[in-house]
This record gives sequence, C-alpha cells and structure tokens, in this order.
Amino acid sequence: MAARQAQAPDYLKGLNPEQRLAVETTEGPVLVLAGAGTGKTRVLTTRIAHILATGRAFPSQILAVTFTNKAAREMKERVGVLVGEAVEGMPWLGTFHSIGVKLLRRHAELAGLKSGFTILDTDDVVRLIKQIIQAEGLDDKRWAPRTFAMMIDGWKNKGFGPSEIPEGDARSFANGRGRQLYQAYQDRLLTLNACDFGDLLLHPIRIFRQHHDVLAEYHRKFKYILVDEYQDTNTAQYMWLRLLAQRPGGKPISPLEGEMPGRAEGGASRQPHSPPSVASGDISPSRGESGSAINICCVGDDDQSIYGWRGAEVDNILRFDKDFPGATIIRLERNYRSTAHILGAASHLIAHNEGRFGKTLFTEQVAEDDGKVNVHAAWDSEEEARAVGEEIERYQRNGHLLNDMAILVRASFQMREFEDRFVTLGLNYRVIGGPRFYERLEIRDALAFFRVVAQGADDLAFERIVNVPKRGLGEATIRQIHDTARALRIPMLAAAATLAESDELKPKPRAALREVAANFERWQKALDHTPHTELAEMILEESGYTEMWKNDRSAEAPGRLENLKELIRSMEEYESLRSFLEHVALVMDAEQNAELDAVNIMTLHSAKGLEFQTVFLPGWEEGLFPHQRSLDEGGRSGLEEERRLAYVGVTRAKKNLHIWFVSNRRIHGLWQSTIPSRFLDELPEAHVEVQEGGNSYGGYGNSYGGGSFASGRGGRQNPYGASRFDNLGADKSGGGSFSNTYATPGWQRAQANRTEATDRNWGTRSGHAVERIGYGETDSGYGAGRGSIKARTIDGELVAKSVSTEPSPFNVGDRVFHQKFGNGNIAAIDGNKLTIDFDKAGQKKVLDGFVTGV
DNA sequence: GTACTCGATTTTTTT
DNA sequence: AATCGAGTAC
Repeated sequence: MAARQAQAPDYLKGLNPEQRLAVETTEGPVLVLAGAGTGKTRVLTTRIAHILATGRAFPSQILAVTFTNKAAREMKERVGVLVGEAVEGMPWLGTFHSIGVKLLRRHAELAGLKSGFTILDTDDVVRLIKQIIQAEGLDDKRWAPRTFAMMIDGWKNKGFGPSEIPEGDARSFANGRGRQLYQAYQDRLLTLNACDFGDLLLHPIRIFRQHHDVLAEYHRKFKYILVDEYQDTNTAQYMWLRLLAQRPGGKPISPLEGEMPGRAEGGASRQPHSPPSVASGDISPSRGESGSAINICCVGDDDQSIYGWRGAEVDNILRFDKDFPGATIIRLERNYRSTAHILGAASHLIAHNEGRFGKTLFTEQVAEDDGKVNVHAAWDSEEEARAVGEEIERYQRNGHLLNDMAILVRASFQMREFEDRFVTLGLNYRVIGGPRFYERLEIRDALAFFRVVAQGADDLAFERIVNVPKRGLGEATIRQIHDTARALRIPMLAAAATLAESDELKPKPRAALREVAANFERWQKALDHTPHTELAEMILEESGYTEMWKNDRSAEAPGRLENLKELIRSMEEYESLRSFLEHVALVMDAEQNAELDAVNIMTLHSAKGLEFQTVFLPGWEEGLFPHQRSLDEGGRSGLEEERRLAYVGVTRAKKNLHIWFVSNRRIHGLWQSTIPSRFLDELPEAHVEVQEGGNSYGGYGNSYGGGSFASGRGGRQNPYGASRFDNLGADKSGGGSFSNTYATPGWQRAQANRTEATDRNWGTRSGHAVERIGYGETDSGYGAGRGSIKARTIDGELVAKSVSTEPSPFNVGDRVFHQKFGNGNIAAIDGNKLTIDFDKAGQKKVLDGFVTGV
C-alpha cells in the first residue's frame, strides 16, 4: 500500500485531497457527500479504476448502481477510458432496475415467473388495473385506475407487498378493498408472466430473503458496491442494498425495523462542518475484522434530492453512518463548475432549507469579469420564449455554441412555447427526455406485436393489436376470447386459437381470428431461426400494419412509417428480439445525436448531473415553481424539495445564468396571472442583477398595449428591497422572518386590477402598501404532522388560486377589459371562468380576476 | 362494429 | 389546448 502511494498512478493525478481520499478509501463503508460540481462522477469512476488497477477485484465483482441510464452509460464510458480497453464492460454496472432485471431473469422461477417475463410500463399497468377494477365490479370512474396504479407504485417503493400494506392505506381505496385489488393485480401479473417496475426490485428482495443460498452467492460475488445519487434511493432500493451489503459475519439487519428518528433531531446540525472536512476514520482498511467488512461506497448530495415524489427517502443518506457504523464520511466542497456569483446564489437559496447535512461550496475561480445571476421579467410566456430566444442568439453571435446552452423547465408543457419559437427562428434545439420515441402510437403497436411473439402470455399486448389493423374483431369477440382464456386458464392468444377452431363464432370474426392465430404461430416458430430485424419487418408486413399506414392519408402517416423504419434500424444494435424488448422497457428514450449544434431543452429533473456554460431557467412563478401540487401534497417538505430543484437548476450553470418569470401564463387554456416565485426573493442581492429588459427587446413586448419594462418608478433602481434576508439567522426564532414582498394579497390584487400597461413592472410593488405574510412560521400554521392537514393554507394567500367558488362579479353581456386581449363582451360565465368575445382577439376563456369592467 | 362529435378532465417531475 | 372517453349516428 505504501509503495503504491509513493508513485501515484496516472489516474490519481489531478484529484484534490478529498477526492483522492474518497478514491483510495476502498475498504469499509464510505459516504461521499458531493456537492454540485465537485467531481462526483470523477470520484466514482476513478474509484472503480483504482479497485481494478490495484487488483482488488475483477470487473464482475463490482456492483455499481445508478439511477438513470444516462448516468450508467457515462460511467461505463469513463471507466473504460481510465482503465483502457483491457476491461470489457462491467456486467454489474447499471441502474437499479436493469440490475434487478438481470437478477430476476436468473432466478425468475423463485418468484413464480418464467425467465422470458415481460416488463410492463406505466401505460400497460394502468390498463391492467382498469381491467381488474372492472372485473371486481367496481366503477372505474369512481376509483380511477391511475390513482390506484400510483398507490401500488408507492407501496412498492416502500417495499410493501399486498399483505404488508398499512391497514389505513388498504382502506382508503375502493371501500376498503385496496389490499384485495393489489393482490389481484399481483396474481394477474404472474399469470401474464409480467413485472412492473417496482417488481424488478421487490422480487429480488423477496428472493434474497427467502433463499439464503442465493443471497450468499451474491455476497461472495460482489466485493465492492458503489451507489450513485444515494439521496434518491427509496426504501425498497435501500432494502435491496442492505441485503447485498450485509455480510454473514455482521449482525443481522432488518431494514425498516427500529425506524430512524426523523431527521429533525438527526439530520440538521449533526456534524458541524468545517471545510475542507477531514474524514473521521483514517485509511486503515477494516476488512480484517471478522469477514464482515462492507465495502460499500455511496455518493450523493442531500441538497439534490429531488425525487421524494417517487418515494426517495433523504433520510437514507442522512443516517448513513448509523446504518453503517464506522463509516468514513468525506465531503467534497470544492466546486469546479460555477462562478462565484452562481455559487453564491445557489448556496444562499438552499440555505433556506432545514434538515440538511450542511455543506459550503467554494470555488477558486476568479470572479472579476463574471456576470451576476440575471433575473428577467416578461409579460407572458410567449414573450418569455421570444426574449430567451434573443438572448440565445446574442450568445451565439458572441461565439457560444448552442450545445453549451440549456433551457431547464419545471414542467414539460413549458417546453412547447420554446420549441415553437425556435422553429420560427430556425434555431436548432433538442429536447431531452421529452415525448418519448417508444411512447408513440405506432411504436407501441409494433412493440405489442413483438411482445406477443416473444412472450405468448402477454395478454395486454395481444389485446392491443388483435384488431389492428381493423379486422372486424370488436368488443363482443374480444370479451369472448377473454372469457375462454379465463375459463381454460390459458393466455388470450391460445384462447383465440382455440376459439377459431370451435364453432362458437360467426364466420367473419372466426376467419379473422384464425388468421391472427396462424400469423402468430408462424412468427413464433420463426423466432429462433430468423434474424430479429428480419422477423420484425416480416411481422409488420404480414400483419398488414405498414400497409395500414401506407393507405392512411392523414398528415402523420408518413412520419409514422418513418418511425417504424427507425424502430427496425435501432433493433440492429441488439442481439435478439428479447434483449431489444428489454432495452425498450427499461430505457424509454432513444439516443440523440450530439453532432448537431443545438440548444438543449429539458426538465430540471432530467438536468441533474449535467452542466452547461449558459443556463436559462424560465417560469419562476408561484404555482409553477414551486409547483402548486408539491405545496398541496408535500407541505413544507414539498416546498423544500422544490427549492432543491431550484438549487439543482442554478448549479447546472458554469458561467451564465438567466432566470425568468412572467406575469401571465396560460394553464389548461386559461390565462392566469401569476406572481414571481418566492425563490427569486431568496436569491442574494449581492449576486443578482435584475434586467429591466424592455429596451433590448424593443419591437417586441409592446404589442399588448404599449410600454416596455422600464421601471419608471421613482425610488429604487433595484427592485430588491435592501437586504431582506440579511437577518435570516438572527430572526429565525422570532418567527415570520421571511417576508415575501411579491407574495401578498395586496400585490396580487393590485396586479390583477392594473390597467396601465406600464405598471406591469414588478418593481411597482415597492410603491404599494404591502401586507406581509411570514411563511417562515408555517410549521405552526399547519402543524408539523402529515397527511390530513390541508396544506393549502400553508402560505396563506401566497398562491394564486385557479378555482374559486365565489360567484363572479360579472354578468353575461358585460363590457370588460383584458390586458392582453383588449375590450370585449362576456359571452358566458362558469364559476370564475369567463368566456369573452373580444373585439380583436376573438373568443377566449379567462379567469374573472383577470378582467376589469369598463 | 365503426366513425365521428361532444364534453369532461388535466401528470410536474421518472425508472 | 389537447386528449380521452362516452354517446350517437351510420
């Protein structure tokens, strides 16, 4: 060991001391708290390289888990580069789910499945659940399949099988039949020889628990375990990891028992931090002890935990050292990515969260000519898109690559406006994680054909395409197939074949069914001795599917045919139809070409782990960001997660950051007035510059009634009041310390009633009387409990209401004025929704708070 | 059994 | 706005 350190190998060069410690502490449990941009991936990959290079393990003895396929792919590549071609891919590097599949394929029979099982996506799951709900004689209107699918997913994230779900949960659905339905669902999955996403983790967990010999096999196999984004693990994943990390010599671990104290006492201020921090343990390997050393290394950042809605438990990372006693904890706080301004803004923002480990990122970048974080206002989302487009073109003129810029949105519907704009500008863009290739209708149809061929028991797929193209097999026939299948306890395909030979059907459907059955039989026979791409083409041809689209005269048809070709093409990369189908199930998006220079558009969630020279963050408005739903459902922790999301967004930027908010946004077709996000208030004045903007976009922005965004106010230049947050810490105990000057009813009213276009500027509020509503004290406001409270009240009036039961103050026929559409007459009233015939703009629906009587 | 119209409803984020 | 489902007409 000493010798090894004397002459450090190449791959260790350029690591800072903390990173190097994280790489070289190979033995025992290690937690690496890696702030944004501190070289987390580098540490992980170098660590793997180090383990391999020093001969500690073979590639096949390292289990490395990530959350996204993107991360897995990147890690594979980077390890390859470090280690050289000598090592062919690591078989156990992948996402939780892909590794889960791999385990499950090997031991499928232990879970009651056959190895060729199908993986159902959300869509399939919902359809299946709908069938089950109907089969139970329940009304699928009253009990939405989607809702139940989400409940099941939630249970599975927590590791609960049907018999383990809490009584209360079981009761809450379908008059107490939740458990029964869940069980029925699981039974059905088994007969379909299928799994949902949750099962990919749950089945292995159950197998490990029940078959110690199997678990022991993997204990022997995996010498090192690495986990990326540990803060995103949910309970099931945690259990899965614990089982694998647990060693025979160690004390028995029963996850979930002795549930940890909330982070209230554990998380927040344990471990006062002192950057750069020093590991608590020294490097001496602990593997000598009793054969129970757990060489597990988890990397994560509690400040970037943004998947709580998917069941992620931040607590997993906050209590790591309790789970793994004697763990080495290493903090990476040296940021290599962002300028001091961006970092300052991010740190200040995230400091508003409680229950953190607490890290202080720092950078050594010189800040001389670095710009501050820019905050821009726009009138509505169209103008926002226009202005962002202009800003992008300006950067481009100054020599920036489009590839180095990204627009990160909170919700995917925001993307459209940018796409529209960029299309008209002729600006290249790429949407990452957008509408998925594999979710398109024609692709799903084609896949359904393939699935039935690969796995004859896949009734869901079968049902999807029995009557595609139209063969005159309607509801009645399908029900008959269903019944036969159920009665004989055979898959629908087999039932169809049986039925086609019987005389229970009328001639027409009978002939059709006979053909379908014969087709599939033929294809299934061909499966083993035909190249899969050839087979795929054959299927689409012979089924008449491509024919169907060729005859279709609609505008989309050519595109669909193109997509089908693309599908066949992409199949070439896989060895077999099965492996292709598996890929599709796990990796829903198709690869993008990085060749083209294009602006990146994606959600904040999918931006995690990426970085860009220039980042645009549009849509910072209350209700959208933080999202209303997180507030309603998650209370304060929901708000904190949103704030972490904001933090993730801000820290994606290396050099330039532009944040936008608009005053009006169209939601579900209605124009709604919006107020700036509280997160804007939480950015430190010192690192932010507010762009008045109007002049630079002259020619635009004026069309709705003149006036640009020049503040025109006497008084302060900077709309930010002086140091509103300087006393943050000091005031905390006093309660009500935060004041959000945008977020007041008074301001809202003022804004809603405003008719003078020049008053649009957000700066105007400084002139109005301001009612202050503290939201620092929300704890007391809605009681720190969970569940039952109506979190809606959490921030008082903070959030723009979209629905109101108040009768509208207007009457049909009233003459009204709207800031965007001008004058018009009310044509209809529905609650607070008005349908108005505008003189110029035609008929529109708007909320009543949005117009004024004339 | 199929095609079309009307009305209702809305998922924010993803493996 | 756009999609989905139900209901209606062919």
